[in-house]
Amino acid sequence: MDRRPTIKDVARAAGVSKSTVSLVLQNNPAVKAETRVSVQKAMARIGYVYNRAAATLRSSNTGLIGLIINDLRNPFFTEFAISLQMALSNRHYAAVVANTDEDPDLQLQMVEAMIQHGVDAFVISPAYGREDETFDAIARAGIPTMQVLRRVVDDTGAFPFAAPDYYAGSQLATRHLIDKGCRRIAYVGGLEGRAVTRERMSGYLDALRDAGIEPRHFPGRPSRAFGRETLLQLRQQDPDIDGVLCFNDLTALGLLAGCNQSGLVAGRGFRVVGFDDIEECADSYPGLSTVSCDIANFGENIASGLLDWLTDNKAPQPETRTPVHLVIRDTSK
Amino acid sequence: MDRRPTIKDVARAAGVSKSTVSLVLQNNPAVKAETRVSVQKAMARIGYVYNRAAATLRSSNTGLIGLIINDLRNPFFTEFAISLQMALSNRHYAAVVANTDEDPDLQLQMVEAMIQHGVDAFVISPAYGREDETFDAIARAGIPTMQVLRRVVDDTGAFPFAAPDYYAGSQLATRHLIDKGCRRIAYVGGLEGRAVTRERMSGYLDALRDAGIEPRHFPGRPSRAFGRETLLQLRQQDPDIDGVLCFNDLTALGLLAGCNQSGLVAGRGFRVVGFDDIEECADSYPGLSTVSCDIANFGENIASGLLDWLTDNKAPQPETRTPVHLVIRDTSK
DNA sequence: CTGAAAGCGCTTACAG
DNA sequence: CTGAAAGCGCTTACAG
Repeated sequence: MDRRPTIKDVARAAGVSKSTVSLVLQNNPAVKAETRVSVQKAMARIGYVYNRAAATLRSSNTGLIGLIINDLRNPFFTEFAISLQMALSNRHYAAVVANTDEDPDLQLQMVEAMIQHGVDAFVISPAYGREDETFDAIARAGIPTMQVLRRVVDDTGAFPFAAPDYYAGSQLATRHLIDKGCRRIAYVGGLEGRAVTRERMSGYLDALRDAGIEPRHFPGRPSRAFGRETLLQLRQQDPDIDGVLCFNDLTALGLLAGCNQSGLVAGRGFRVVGFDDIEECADSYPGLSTVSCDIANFGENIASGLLDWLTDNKAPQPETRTPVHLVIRDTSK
Repeated sequence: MDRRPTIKDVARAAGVSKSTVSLVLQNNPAVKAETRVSVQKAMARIGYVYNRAAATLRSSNTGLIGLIINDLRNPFFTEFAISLQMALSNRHYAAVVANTDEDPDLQLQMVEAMIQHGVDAFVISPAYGREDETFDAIARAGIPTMQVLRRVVDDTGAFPFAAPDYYAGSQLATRHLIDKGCRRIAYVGGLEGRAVTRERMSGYLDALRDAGIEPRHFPGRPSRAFGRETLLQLRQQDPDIDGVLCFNDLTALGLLAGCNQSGLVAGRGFRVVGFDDIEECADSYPGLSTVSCDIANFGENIASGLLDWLTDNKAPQPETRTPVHLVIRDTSK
């Protein structure tokens, strides 16, 4: 047999009509149990494989979800993508995944490609830039879409937004540092001018204001390398700093590498708190205190909210903020 | 307009036949330039979006590549998947990605789902278990498939295999440790009984045999946590060990965390070499010596080899071993 | 170089 | 509960 069997072949083998086979495929209760079984046996016997593309054409539902992520190399996003993908797969959806590397041109290109593939929905952690073009293309195609982790378009009615509560997290972490006795607290990381930086900093700024402490920001790329460089620079230029809140864990872990390098043990006179709670925080030495976004759980919730949207046709609320909590480890004991 | 425009609408708008529109879509040179332009203008004007599912039905080519990975949380695999996906996207293919978490049941399920979606090819870094069922299902569907990073089925004629040269890598690293004066060299990590462990160890064993040194294996999960525990245990039970080759970088980085914890600086009396060269090796302190598999490059090569296979119908060679090289950093100076 | 017709493998009313 | 027919939006020979 060179040609893959179709429902027609199944119908012939089972002695029923094509329609009946189709109904069996859809688990339609109208089909008598006995018929169903005999059809299923015929499928197994001749090695039938369901062809979704054909089904799509008639019913327009591909079972494909487009997942577009700005930086998949960051374990925070990786974990989000994986938990989302695995939850989707549990509900019989497949994820078409693309990393945009923060490149808006690439992002637009990938969105357009996925529209052609007929994805049923998008989950997008967007790059900054060409926001309107990207989301207009999606709007024209009429595809349900959630923006997650970053909000880049304001129409959250059309594009519901979900993210961890960055404000609360950074406030919590800053108050914790203050409680521990820190009085010169820096904020390290986050690129200047980006909304996500402002947001992740906002709770820090408020907490410092409440305590009458001057903020100090050392902006930079969300990377280990930047964290490490900054630590060395701080030791030189601002040796009085006794507490640091980082933009994310990658930055904080880089900072810890810098501490190890300069023989400084974070946790006593010098406290460090990260943000995200990626897996490594528990395995580093010293263990990194951080704000947990419960990202695996977040991914699963996005999956189920999205699929409910597709099923019931009721969109998630325009804005969802998920709770965060402080995880205290060695670096801020 | 509630219905999405089809080639029929384009044809009407451009005053040509459906067939001509289809030919324009395929960039068929038979169409006069003038006609082509007018058709393209019509498409833009009415907001036409190509429907791949429909095209698939007739031409059976979805432009979808199934990418199935045993552990996407490990940055080594993440980097592989990302570089592969981005290379595919450059050539107008989209990646359907799934993480199996080393679960053969999940793997089989995801393979079956992707077959239904009509992926044109698979790239699979397989979990161990249910190998025959998995690959038989693929064989029945007649889908070109490469096994990468691990070989789990022997028929590399049907399922070409590609991986970095683990043997050469571990031999290189071990000789390097010996050259540096290490005489009691342990191998840390890798689960017992797995082919990939045997392979990643083989060069170590040979190099030690050549030098007349006894091997010592501390098997365990490829994780930071295991590396860290092992370091602490080594200090207690085998303080004479002066060199360690790790199964992978994650294990080695965990070992370094253990060093930091116990006040040991890797690099002098105690040398450590990892395997994979994930990004973090350059940013850790001390910098981790390791065997680079050039994994981003590897991912791109797999992409191009695979797409050539689809285009020219000539499969890659049954077995490809890509070169590795030693990267010497602080931990084995 | 362009058009009319058939067909890819399903689903969807509709009739019985 | 099951069957015959039409149709989803393309591509593919084929005719001209």
